Amino acid sequence: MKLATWNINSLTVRLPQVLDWLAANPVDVLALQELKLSDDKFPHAAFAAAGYDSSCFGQKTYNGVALISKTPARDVVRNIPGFSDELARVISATFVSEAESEGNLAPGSVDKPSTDIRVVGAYFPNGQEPGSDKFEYKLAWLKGLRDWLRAELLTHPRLVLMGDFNITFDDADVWDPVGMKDQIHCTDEERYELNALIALGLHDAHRLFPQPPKSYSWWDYRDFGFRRNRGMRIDHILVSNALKDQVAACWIDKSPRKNERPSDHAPVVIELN
DNA sequence: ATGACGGAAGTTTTCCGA
Repeated sequence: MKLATWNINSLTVRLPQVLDWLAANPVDVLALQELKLSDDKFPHAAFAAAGYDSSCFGQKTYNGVALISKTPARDVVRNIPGFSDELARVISATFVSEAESEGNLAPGSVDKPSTDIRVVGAYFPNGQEPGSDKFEYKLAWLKGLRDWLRAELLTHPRLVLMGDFNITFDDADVWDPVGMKDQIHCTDEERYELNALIALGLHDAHRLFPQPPKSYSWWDYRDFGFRRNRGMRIDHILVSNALKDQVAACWIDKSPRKNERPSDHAPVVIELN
């Protein structure tokens, strides 16, 4: 089973790239962020034609998230229950393996434990600048996410949290850690919250494996950021304790950057046994 | 200190992202 996350910075602009990528990378679940379109404009038909179910939580102009999947999404939840938010940032659903979905396996039977996976796709707030109102909103949102996920992990022990976190773990995730020190995505407050998520019993899939040095998932459009590999690793896939040993691989796929008008983010992918 | 680039809204200029 493969899962992926990708901030596509406007689905209107990049739907063809997403479909191309899915054709070459037939993942079981793809979480998308920054759709920048409303639900009524979501291209369900295009995904269905490619063989994918799609659940969306759209918003005009900014934000908007979706889950694209081979098997139908079950128990879809939008945003963070218990945290009031005007912005469309989170979509969650449960997915079963294709074999179970086709009725070849009974879900959760005694002979074969359930392979259901709860997926949380999230577009974390940017935060703009430390000390700003948007930064305070980011911290409050992170706390809301953490309080909700703590309970979610009890009811859904097999859980994956993936998306655009807009936070780096440490200097290794930043092309210029000196210049970015205490800047947005790199502050102690943001990293405290990221580590508090980890402390719930989640694991950064990227760091479960040896990775190329200077592995980033986002590059500034300006000043030839990608060409110079001036980027940050801010898109993450976190897996729960129950799934950790099943993660066979995790990689960042820079191939969509070859497109004429690429997103400023690259997809992150994991393979689960 | 600022802008670079890209998308959206919408109308020539601004906001926002990261």
